Amino acid sequence: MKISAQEEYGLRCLLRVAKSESGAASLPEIATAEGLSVAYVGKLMAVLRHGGVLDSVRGRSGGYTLAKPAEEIGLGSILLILGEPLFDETDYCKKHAGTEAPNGVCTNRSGCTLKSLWQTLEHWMRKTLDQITLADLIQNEGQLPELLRERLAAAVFADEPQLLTLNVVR
Amino acid sequence: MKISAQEEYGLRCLLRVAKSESGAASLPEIATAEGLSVAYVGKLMAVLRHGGVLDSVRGRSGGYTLAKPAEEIGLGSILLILGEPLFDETDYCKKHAGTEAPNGVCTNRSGCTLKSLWQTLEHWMRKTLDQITLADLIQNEGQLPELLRERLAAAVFADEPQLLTLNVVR
DNA sequence: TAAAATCTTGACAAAAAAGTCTACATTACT
DNA sequence: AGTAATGTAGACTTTTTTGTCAAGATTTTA
Repeated sequence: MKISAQEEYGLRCLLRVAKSESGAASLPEIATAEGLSVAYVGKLMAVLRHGGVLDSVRGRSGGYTLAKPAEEIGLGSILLILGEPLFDETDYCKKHAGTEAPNGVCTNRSGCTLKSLWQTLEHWMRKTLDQITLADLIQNEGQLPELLRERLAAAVFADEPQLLTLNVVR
Repeated sequence: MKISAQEEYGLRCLLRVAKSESGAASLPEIATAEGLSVAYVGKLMAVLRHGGVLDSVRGRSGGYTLAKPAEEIGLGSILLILGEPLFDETDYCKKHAGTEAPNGVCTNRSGCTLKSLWQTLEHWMRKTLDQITLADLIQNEGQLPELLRERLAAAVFADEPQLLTLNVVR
């Protein structure tokens, strides 16, 4: 459940591009700033570009720019480009069926317990992360914990506000 | 940010032990039920035993039992035994310092932005997960999404209830 | 005591992730 | 046109994670 190297460094490099004021950010520029090799940053940028969050320009004064305004790039979607979600519907049941599910239908009790656990956890986390944008990361550096908490609260109560009164009663 | 094999399978095997009604659960028993090799389950159980959530008995009618009642074993702590947290204070700044922190003090702006992001995310997630026990996983199988959401809401509002009114106003 | 069933441990093998290297394509500047 | 600075792509190497194997220790049962 830890954050992969690609997620950590990819996000950092993307932040560098977002912060870059003088036009496009170049590979050597980003690599130096983050203390990574140029080759590795090149690989990370390729992932982000294919994911659609970055545009690139080749040639002498080339480099990378954001494909959309920083205000429109949510953290959740960035992390999905760079790595895998907590729970991946597509191959979960195939990989973890166990012997209680011989008929193809997922009858594995403990398996499906965990499936719905991961699924729910993934849902709240992604929802919360997507409400924090690259712009937030740059502007609200100091208040990030408070911001995250606020967005988390908003996400939890967004769907069914009646939970609110339920919570007040306690 | 995905769940590691050790976390997934370790938790499953632990659930098997918790569900086992006829005394201790044996390696072959668990391995068969989960569709894993006996050797691999043996390794996973060793991790859980060293982590203090399992007791083992050797010999002919041996096997594994929970070291504590299932009601007292929180998911967050189990997952910390089986894998790494989202954010690990100890080596984070050392690994990700970049070139803006040459003096040892962490002056890396984007680095520390992410640090507080991961730290906060880890905080809520762990807090929420620790309020769900092995017993919950067994008893409340069907209502797990609702349960998780409820516990998440409780965790978010536990420290500072004034956020509640703030949210009502919206 | 012997045999069978179990857990324990550390070395090993296989697979996946992280990171590097090389050759090349594109653009700007002179 | 030539050169230097940039991004691109795929093969490769290294490291970490996953999973297996083999030898041994413990307990029960006959």
